[in-house]
Amino acid sequence: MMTFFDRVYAVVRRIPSGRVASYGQVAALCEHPHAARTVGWALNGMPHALADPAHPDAIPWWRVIAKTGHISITGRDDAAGRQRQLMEAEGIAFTADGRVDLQRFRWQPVIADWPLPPAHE
DNA sequence: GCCCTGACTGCTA
DNA sequence: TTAGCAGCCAGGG
Repeated sequence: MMTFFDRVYAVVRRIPSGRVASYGQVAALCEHPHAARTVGWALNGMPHALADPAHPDAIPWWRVIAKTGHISITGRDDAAGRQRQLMEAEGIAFTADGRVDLQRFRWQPVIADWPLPPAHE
């Protein structure tokens, strides 16, 4: 059964390095435009191993930010700081007020070759 | 099966 | 322009 979470992970995995997507964008690609919060929750609950950038099948959760361009992690430790580091390492620049310029770095998926699995199953 | 939570959004004041 | 607030959806208790 392909759960909503699985779909979220599938979408996030397609975000290329050096690009970012908003929670709402990911939700929309999962065919649930209003489930942005659920996307955040899905990322929060993903398998620990897949959250590690060093993992071969890691889910690039750090490429997902709020629509306004700011990092909205509320997790314990300095998750937000790590997210910023990971993004900067990929060449994503931050503005003076600590936000990402979505005009420049927003991921624009090519729907034509969108291999997202079907909604049901 | 109901109620609560959450890494969001868009609208209103 | 900034701050609040209600709506949104899926999973866990």
